[in-house]
Amino acid sequence: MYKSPRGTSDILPENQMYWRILNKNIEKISLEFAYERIDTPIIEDANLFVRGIGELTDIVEKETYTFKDRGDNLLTLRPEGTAPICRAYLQHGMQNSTQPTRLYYVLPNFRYERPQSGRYRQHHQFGAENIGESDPYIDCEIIEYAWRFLQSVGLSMLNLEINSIGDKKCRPKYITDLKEYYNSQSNNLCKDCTRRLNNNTLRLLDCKNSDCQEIISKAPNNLDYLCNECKAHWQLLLLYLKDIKLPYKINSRLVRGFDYYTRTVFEISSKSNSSPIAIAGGGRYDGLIQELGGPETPGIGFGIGIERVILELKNQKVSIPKNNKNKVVIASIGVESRHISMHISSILRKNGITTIVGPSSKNLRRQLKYASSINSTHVIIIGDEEIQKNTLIIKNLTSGVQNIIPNISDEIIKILK
RNA sequence: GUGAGUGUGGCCAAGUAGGUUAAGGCGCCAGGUUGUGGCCCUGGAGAUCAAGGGUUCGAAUCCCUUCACUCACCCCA
Repeated sequence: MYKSPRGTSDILPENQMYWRILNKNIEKISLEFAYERIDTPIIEDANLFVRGIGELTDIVEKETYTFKDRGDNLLTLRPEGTAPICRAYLQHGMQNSTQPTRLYYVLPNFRYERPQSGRYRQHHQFGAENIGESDPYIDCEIIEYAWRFLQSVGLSMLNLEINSIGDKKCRPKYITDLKEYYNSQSNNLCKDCTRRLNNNTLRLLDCKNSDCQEIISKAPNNLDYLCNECKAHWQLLLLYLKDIKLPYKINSRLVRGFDYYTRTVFEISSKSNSSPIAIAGGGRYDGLIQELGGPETPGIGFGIGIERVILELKNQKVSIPKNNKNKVVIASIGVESRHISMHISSILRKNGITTIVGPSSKNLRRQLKYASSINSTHVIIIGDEEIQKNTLIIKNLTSGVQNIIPNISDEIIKILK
């Protein structure tokens, strides 16, 4: 039997309510923040991600789905949202419209990894990008935007961590010093850190190995290395966050996996014990547009993992409001009544009433059984007696009460609307 | 890529010092007389016990191989 490929899954009807409520709130909050929706293709030129994310990052090195199409073009299934948005920004000359540009998206991403809880080969992200403004009030806005969305769907116990990793002027010096420090500690490092030392130095600070914790605690702090501009940006951001009373935690060890990040980086996770994984992450990328061939342009954005939000909603047992609209089954007895059923069902649906014509193969009892097993609220019964008198029976399955009413559309609609 | 755990009908599962019809529950289908549901009763369909190979008179149960799923690491949403 065929199965969905590893790390992918079907979104079954019983889970669709989560997606519905998320989409609804994405639209609502995005409107409040005045961001406009954009959709980009699932495939992009493979090079976009090599240039954007960084050649030596794990994502590009071993997690992309890359293939040649029949025209020999090297394409990659989108592994993240920011680079494609920046590509679209440049392609459509958005720098020529009023700045900054505010865009949001809800799109699937693909990464070839081993699946586990909250990690899939196909996952969806709600993300937003603000391109063209370097002032930290936008950093604050982007963080608030992500935070507000997570709150709007009903999540609590959220935890915001922020950091500044400097820019291309001040970061290199920090990395050099950090490397130097770690080299002096090289015989006490775990094997992962030994590897990180050369190919992902900033990640050293994120090691969970208990033996490495003391080394980390004594490591140079990147916030001490910020140049004047970066420091001013950072401190102003903190003030803005205070203005809006958004609780944050400074984590000078917070780093991110993409090369394009500069200055502000942040993550939002849940304090609920079971899943410490990040639900949202993002940061500033002041060099990315230029890296992709555009003018020097600042930008900042976030990505929120839809599947992780849903996982956390279930985890926190957030109840999703149910659809409590009426749902009607029309039970017919005999051939002629079926024709009347078809007629009525069509009218009811045109009036916005959820209507199902009961299975004809079943007797009345079975049709009633059927109606209650699919949680319908009402049953309309039409048999010979009703046809003769031009009436029908309408039964409320919740109360069990039934009435005989004339077979007039307006009468039926009045009861069911 | 590395490590650990798990794989019995659509779902949850009993059964493992090998013994021959593989429990049970949910769900599904059908009945419980002629036109009334949710409860109850009865019956039915549905499993080559993840797959392949081996040991044995005999294997869901023992051995080997493969695959899948789950969790964790790396990394990330």
